[in-house]
Amino acid sequence: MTEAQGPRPRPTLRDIATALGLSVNTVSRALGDKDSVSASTRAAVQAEAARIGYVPNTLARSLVLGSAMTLGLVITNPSNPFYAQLISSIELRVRAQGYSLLLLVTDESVENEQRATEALLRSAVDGAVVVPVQAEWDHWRRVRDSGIPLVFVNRDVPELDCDMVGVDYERGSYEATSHLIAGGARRLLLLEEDLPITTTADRITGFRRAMADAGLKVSDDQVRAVPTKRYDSLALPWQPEEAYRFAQTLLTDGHPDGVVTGNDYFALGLLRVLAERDLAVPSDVAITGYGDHPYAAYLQTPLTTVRLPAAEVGTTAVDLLLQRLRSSGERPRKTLIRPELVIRASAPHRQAITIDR
Amino acid sequence: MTEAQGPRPRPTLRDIATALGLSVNTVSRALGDKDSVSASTRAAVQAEAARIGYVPNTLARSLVLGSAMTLGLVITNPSNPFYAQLISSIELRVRAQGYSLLLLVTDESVENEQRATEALLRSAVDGAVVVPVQAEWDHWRRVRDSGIPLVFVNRDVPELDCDMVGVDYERGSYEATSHLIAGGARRLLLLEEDLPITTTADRITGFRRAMADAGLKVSDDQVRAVPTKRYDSLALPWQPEEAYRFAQTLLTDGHPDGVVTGNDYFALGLLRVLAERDLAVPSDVAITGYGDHPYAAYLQTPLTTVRLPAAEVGTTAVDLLLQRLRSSGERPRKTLIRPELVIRASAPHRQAITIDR
DNA sequence: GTGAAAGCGCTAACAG
DNA sequence: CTGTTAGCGCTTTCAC
Repeated sequence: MTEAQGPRPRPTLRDIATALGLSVNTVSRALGDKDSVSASTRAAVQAEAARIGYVPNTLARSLVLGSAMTLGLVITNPSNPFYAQLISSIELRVRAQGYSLLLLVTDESVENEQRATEALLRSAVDGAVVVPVQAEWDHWRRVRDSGIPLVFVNRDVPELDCDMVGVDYERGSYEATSHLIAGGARRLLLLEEDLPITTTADRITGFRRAMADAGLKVSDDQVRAVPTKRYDSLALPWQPEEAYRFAQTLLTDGHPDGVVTGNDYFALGLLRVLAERDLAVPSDVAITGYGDHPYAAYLQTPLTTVRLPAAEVGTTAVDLLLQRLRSSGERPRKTLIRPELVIRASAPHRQAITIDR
Repeated sequence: MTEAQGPRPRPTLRDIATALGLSVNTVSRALGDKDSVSASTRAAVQAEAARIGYVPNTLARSLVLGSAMTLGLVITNPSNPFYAQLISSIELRVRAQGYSLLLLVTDESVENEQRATEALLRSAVDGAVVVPVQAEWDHWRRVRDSGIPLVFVNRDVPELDCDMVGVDYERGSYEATSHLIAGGARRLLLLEEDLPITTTADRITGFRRAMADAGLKVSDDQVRAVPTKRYDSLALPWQPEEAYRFAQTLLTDGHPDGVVTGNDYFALGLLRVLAERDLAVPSDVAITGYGDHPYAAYLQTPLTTVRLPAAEVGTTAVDLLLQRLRSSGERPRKTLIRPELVIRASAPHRQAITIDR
């Protein structure tokens, strides 16, 4: 019979040291691949470490080193597919660089975000990647001022001049709009989220610019804000429902011949209303989505939409953060990554439309 | 002019102590709401702490307390909407209980999972919620044996008898199948993922059991495994494509009158093939999905599907884990939460079908 | 009620 | 090359 099982306390450097008749610190150096250790000692130490299953205690290590080798990720809603991909790419990159990742979900709530900053401070993360709620930012200032570098992702907080990496939403919206116009649409509509965030604002700007460049005027009622709950990550994001209800009220008198939507869910709700009204897509109304969700290509009418470079955004954000950790001096960098218009049947190429005529 | 800005070192207990002429440990107790401190001292300490923006150092605290107040979440793929919701619910619950959450993404790779266990051990998490890859589990044994309680989620590793909480996939599949049969389908097909995981196996069992209970025989070619890549969380999960290709080869001779699919993406791919073949849903072929993704209700033919209780699974998992942290003695508990069949047009109620006849 | 001392596990100085 | 000393920031004895 050996010892009883029971989770015995985890081995420490001292266990190895006493077992081998060495000092704790020699063991530390042997394991740390420092040079000032004889080959034989190192071998013995490593053997013993392996034998007893020694795992370094990151807590103690971090305390003395002054770095937890941990980064924070503060995100609003993992159920948004774009953010889900962002999480994956960020986690991958962070881990590849030897850091751990602390996850905080804010659910678009400022209070949650404030608590998240507390957690970041307490945990003494080395830095954080943040999708800000964008309603207040004093708590972020506090984090930054206490020496924790921040990279804002997808949405910026210009007041704090931190690094930022996002998507060129304006451009994506510009291209989608221009594409509809090139396809022959003239009476356009923009269906946007009713949220006070820059992504929405940028898409509106892109829409307006594309219209202006085509010599089309934009009246106020061509830009519609769909009543949008700041949606709950615990429930499924029922945005199609909101767009569906809204679109029902939208098409009472006449109809647009092109609709740019701010996300694929809106397009989904809109498509249903159009089907109910016997309006054909794209011949009566051409539609673009935003996001290129996995289902977009497989709808009855495959959706023309703007594909977001999620992985690239995430990777870039982590890289920026790690650079910043090495040299804090440089000026903040703002990076916008260009999304890609994916053209499918809901708003096909000009030729395809022409054939229909 | 005050001091230059620059991220000065974060305040410690000693800063408060010296400022107030107290000892470090009096300050500690004052902040920790211990009783053995005079009211006036406590007030002074708290005031000073607030003034200089003191934030306790979790690292140091954890080191002496022997608990990092951190739980790990090891998950395969955040881009799977079910897991995305799981992440949200788990994070919420974990944070509500005063713990932090360390996130590890494995992308269905055993190697990543093994590295994840190393990270868990180094970080000295108090416990972990794990969606296991289910190919090997020696590394999990090691974690458990070093005293870190594990709760497996969605998939079990029975060899380790840890706590487990999942979805009753078999039942969901049974209900979906029975529903199709009740609607009049007789020539049924099951389209499943080709992955060696228990969730898939359970759904197959449920299908077979429902068929048997209805007195229907199941030949081997009625259970089809769609070639499924262990899909990449960095790319979008292109499972519709796989199901689409597969379904094209499926309907060459005759067609089933009911198809149970193992996930909503398969249903999407299948729907397209059916449309291409001019087979009507549900009158020619009734279909059920699995997962109730946000788009399911908004397809041209709204999808009857099995809704997964993601939030409940996540919350339960965390609660189990925290209980286990308090009393490690009890026997492992396995909990299956029942999913809900959501009936829509792709496989309507019996009456609706009857009317069509 | 408060302070002094010790230690969590580890690493960075410095001796030898 | 190796050991000793010191200390990261905090909490828990135990005196006073």
